[in-house]
Amino acid sequence: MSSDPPVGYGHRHLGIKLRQAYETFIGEVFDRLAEQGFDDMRPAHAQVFQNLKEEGVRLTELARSAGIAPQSMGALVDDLERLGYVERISDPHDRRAALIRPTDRGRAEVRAARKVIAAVERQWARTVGEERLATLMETLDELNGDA
Amino acid sequence: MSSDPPVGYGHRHLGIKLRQAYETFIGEVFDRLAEQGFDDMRPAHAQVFQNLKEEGVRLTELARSAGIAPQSMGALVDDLERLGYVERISDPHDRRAALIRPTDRGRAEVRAARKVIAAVERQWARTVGEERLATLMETLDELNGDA
DNA sequence: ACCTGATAGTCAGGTACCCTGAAGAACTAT
DNA sequence: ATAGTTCTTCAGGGTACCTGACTATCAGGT
Repeated sequence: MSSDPPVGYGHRHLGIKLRQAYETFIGEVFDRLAEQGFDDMRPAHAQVFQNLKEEGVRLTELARSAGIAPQSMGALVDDLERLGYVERISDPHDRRAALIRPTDRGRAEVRAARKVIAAVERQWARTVGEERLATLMETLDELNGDA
Repeated sequence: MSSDPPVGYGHRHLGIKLRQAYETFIGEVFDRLAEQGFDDMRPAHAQVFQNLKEEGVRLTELARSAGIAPQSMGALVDDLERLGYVERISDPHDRRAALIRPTDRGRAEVRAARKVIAAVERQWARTVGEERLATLMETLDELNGDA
């Protein structure tokens, strides 16, 4: 009377495990940031801050660093500018270009995000052990070619 | 003369590492499947097969298993039906419901996918060592609460 | 038999996050 | 000057999800 076995791929493979862990991590980070008042940023916006510099960075440079099209980065910067996290100033050396710079609020978000990320990493270290988490990150670096 | 440091989050955190590894894995799997003639399926469609059974499964049940809305699962099944991977038969016990079943092509895709996933996992095991990959998967299970 | 409430699935519309193509303006090199 | 390249934006498209509203059917109680 047992039903047929799943036709499916059977076991939960590495891809699924990686994706689930990623979504849990990001979810936790953005939940905590939202609690601290940064509830208007979405994960994609983090890509803007990832390579932002105090002195200002061009849109095309941000796009190249993040590995997305300049048009996509432009939309993210539009959002963050509207939300008051970054500002555009025109590049004095190139009138085609604008430099993207963080505002005070942007700098505050980055400080908060750094703390939150570190806190979630510490929480995970408590869950699986500090050594295992370190090994996890090293292994991922190797697989990602960032060794 | 050094430029200002990045305002950004600084180091590449665990979330980024997990996402990169996930995308590399899925990319590799779907590249190989495409080489074997399964070039018309996208990653999202795999969610349909994940919990499919030979005897047929209801749309709502597939959606619940995959953790997505029934409407979203419906669209994925529409695609796979049009592409000849699954068929809908009406449930003899409930005229509201249809049962989703794999076709021969669907079963062939699942067999191919299982082999491809195993092959990519073996390739990654060679890269970082069998033990480290096993540890990686165990650690991810623990973090995901699948321990 | 009737009504009520729950369930299965679909239709319509919307959001997030990416893409390509095309175009205007400004820079660079000949 | 002209030609080619670069910076950015506009317009449009695709994937992968969502919620709300609707129809048809089922299951239970009166």
